[in-house]
Amino acid sequence: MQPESARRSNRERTEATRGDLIAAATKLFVEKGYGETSTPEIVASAGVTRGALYHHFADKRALFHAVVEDEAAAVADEIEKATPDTLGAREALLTGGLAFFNAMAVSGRTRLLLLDGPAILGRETMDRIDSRHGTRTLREGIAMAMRSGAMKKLPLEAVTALLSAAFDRAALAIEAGASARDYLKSLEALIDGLMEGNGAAPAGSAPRIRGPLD
Amino acid sequence: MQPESARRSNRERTEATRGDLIAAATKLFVEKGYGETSTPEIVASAGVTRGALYHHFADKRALFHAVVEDEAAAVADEIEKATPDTLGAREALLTGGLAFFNAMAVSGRTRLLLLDGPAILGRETMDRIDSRHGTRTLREGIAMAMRSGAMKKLPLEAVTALLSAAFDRAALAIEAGASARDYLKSLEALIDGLMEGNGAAPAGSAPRIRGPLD
DNA sequence: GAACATACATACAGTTTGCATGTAACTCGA
DNA sequence: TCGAGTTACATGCAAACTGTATGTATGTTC
Repeated sequence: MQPESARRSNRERTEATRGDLIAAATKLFVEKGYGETSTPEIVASAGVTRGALYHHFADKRALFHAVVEDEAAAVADEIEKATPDTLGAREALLTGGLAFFNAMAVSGRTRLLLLDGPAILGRETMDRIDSRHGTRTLREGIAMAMRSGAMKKLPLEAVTALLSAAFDRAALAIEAGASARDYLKSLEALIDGLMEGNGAAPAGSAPRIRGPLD
Repeated sequence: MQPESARRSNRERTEATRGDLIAAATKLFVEKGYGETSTPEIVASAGVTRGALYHHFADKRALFHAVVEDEAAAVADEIEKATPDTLGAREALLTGGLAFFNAMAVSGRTRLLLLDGPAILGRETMDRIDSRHGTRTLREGIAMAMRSGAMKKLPLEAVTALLSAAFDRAALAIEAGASARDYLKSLEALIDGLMEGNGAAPAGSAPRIRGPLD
């Protein structure tokens, strides 16, 4: 009989090591932030050496990039799972927003994705990552709403970015202790304002979205 | 006769050194970002030694904090100067927004105030800084609009934060090369949507704001 | 003008990053 | 199946950086 660790194909080794590295890095980046996390710490937590890290990733930033990519995908997944296709544009936006808050409530994710991410990787890189994941659904929803005439016709990229930014800031504020209800209500108003023919709808007249925050 | 450099009161020395340090740091932080700027570089550019830096500031972050504070104040000043008191709420918001974009167009300011700032100092600290400067005017404008009945009544802090975030993201996008007109138009729509009784106003019916972007 | 505080400069210790070098394990064609 | 070549690491090293401790000159105060 051979020890478990021996006799592994290169593919398996790479996959396992990369996975360990990313998992350890994710935990530490989320807990302490990018700047306060050192590569010796990461590799110690992953049970490998810095040689392995620099073999698989060009530098610390590349590892961070991989972590952000994964977390962004995870958040997008959670949102998609929580947002049934049967909803109208407005409801999809709000339900998705709530799912976004829940996904971001995993402690430290806001720091990773909304603070360190843009600072370390740059806004453009973050936009590219987001547009493959989280923002994609958002943009599609907005596009659909505009085509169907439910929403005012505006520059798609700009509106998507602006709403995305608003949701991001809300997530940050909520984690910092602000009233989730206040932010939800304001986001609702922001979105309603973009809807065609919303007139002066009384604040309470819009169908409420039910969620864990109620 | 004595050389210019001698015979200076402590107050003068401190003021001069702190000023040189902040000026040099501002230039470098704006050009290369916080992480890529080293303290040896800063002090070399300021013509002092690291001893002076660590005498006046607790650490690199404290210096960064001072720089951010100053730049935020400068931006707020430019906005205030460009926004006459005679404007109505909606126009004040849009004119101020345009002034904000112009102030942020100073290359690298977006990085300093919108990327590195939140990452290094945290959102809460940035919020405190902003609320003393840039956001203050914004919040007051919104509050006035709400009180006068021009704008829907919503949680003030939340709406302020959300709109502020939207403006921030727009500044970032514009610097990255996006169409300023698209973002302006979308922001206009976002704001109009918050106004009471805006109904289904045709896209072009709102008074245009004239600015350097036209 | 002596005691004290302030404003620095210099020296040092501990970390951290990225790379270069060494070695064991895997892959693959003959 | 076996050796050449590649991949996956571990280890060692050099440079840079941060923060602090220590030393010194210059103002300040009584």
